[in-house]
Amino acid sequence: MVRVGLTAERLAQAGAELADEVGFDQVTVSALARRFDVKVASLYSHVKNSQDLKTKIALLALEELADRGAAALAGRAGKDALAALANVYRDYAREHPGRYAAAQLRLSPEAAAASAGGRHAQMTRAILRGYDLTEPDQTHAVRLLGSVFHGYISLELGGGFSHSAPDTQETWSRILDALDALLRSWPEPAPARDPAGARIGEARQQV
Amino acid sequence: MVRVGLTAERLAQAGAELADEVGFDQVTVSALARRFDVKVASLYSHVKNSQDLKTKIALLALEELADRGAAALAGRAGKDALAALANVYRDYAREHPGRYAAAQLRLSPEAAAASAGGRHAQMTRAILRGYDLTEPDQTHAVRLLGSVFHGYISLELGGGFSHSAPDTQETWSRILDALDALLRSWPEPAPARDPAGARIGEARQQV
DNA sequence: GAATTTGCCTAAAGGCTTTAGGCAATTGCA
DNA sequence: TGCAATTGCCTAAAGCCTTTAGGCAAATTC
Repeated sequence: MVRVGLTAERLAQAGAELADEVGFDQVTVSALARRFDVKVASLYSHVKNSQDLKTKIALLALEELADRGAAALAGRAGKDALAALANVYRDYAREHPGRYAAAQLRLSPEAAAASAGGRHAQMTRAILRGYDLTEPDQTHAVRLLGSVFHGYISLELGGGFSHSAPDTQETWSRILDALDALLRSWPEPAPARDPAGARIGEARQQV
Repeated sequence: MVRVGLTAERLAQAGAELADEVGFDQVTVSALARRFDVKVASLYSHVKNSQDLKTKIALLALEELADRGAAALAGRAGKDALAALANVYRDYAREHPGRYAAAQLRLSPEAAAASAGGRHAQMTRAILRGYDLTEPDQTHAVRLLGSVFHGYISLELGGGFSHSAPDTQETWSRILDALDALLRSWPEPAPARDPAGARIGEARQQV
């Protein structure tokens, strides 16, 4: 009986590769066992269960992404920094769609705390140092950037933009221009309006 | 043997309810059969397979969402329209998280063509009539709005914003303010810069 | 009321997950 | 170097999900 030398790390790594090849939600303990040419039960000495395996892959992806982000951000500020980080996310998603999907996995609070999630938030905040925002507005801006990056990338990757005319690269750089412009002149809160401002009240009811 | 009266529509409807209760990816042919107190195999006369069931739920959700959007948009323009549509998406996601997740399902080209996807695109374009954008910029803006709505909602729903201070309702309305301001003064494309503009070249290589 | 269609059922095979218990390879230590 | 303890991968088995095939009974049609 030859030992293959399985470890949790090798499983996570191989799981990440598998995810890129067949999609994150096709990653299965069975498929991974086949890839190592080993019986399924053998993996259960290294991962608790399927969820645990997926979590390990997610943590790996978040870590890789944070490393790339940090490298890209070094020595840049303002719009350069903004574009650099944004491109890190987008490029990573294109090179490693499975890993990128893994990075979106909803983590348990404990896993989240141990993840590179905090580094990601820090990097976005670092970008905002190049713009002149008050503290609460900074948080709003962090959330906006996260939303745009994540939303755009997942729509683009999912083929949501495929059909129409201007290519997505063009849209992407125009969106970065737009975000830069927006952050340079971040608007005041709009005054509540009456006739149609009812919407605001409606939305609040549901919180 | 009492007949329950299964139809594809009832299955989709019940599947949508199940999705809201247990999460879209916990929706399974077996679970749905249990819910109707019927044997699993019976469902296979009405849906081709598990994927088909999920597609039907997705189509239903897209349809519902489009109906709500159309209703909300009626008689509104400019920022009112923007906020109305945005709130439709967000409110729907909160009321019906499973259906909302279903609506993000990647559809086959045929299913996509038969879906309410087109109506959604039309609604976003309709909003932009209240702003002064050239044709290609309109497409960029449609994509931006889609990205922000989808990205924000999925992050908020996934708990990505939970920890920090300003509540998410506040951020949401500030983001709507920001988008409105941005659309009112949509920026020119930034001129390509040299030293750090290398990014643009790098990104283009990968297309 | 008989014939046809339709709807739900039983049966069965195949796949993934997870646990329990076992033997052999490796490692650690005299 | 040789023995003991540990560790790694295996077999076995149970449970759940998917999907197909074929059958009987209820509903529909004429």
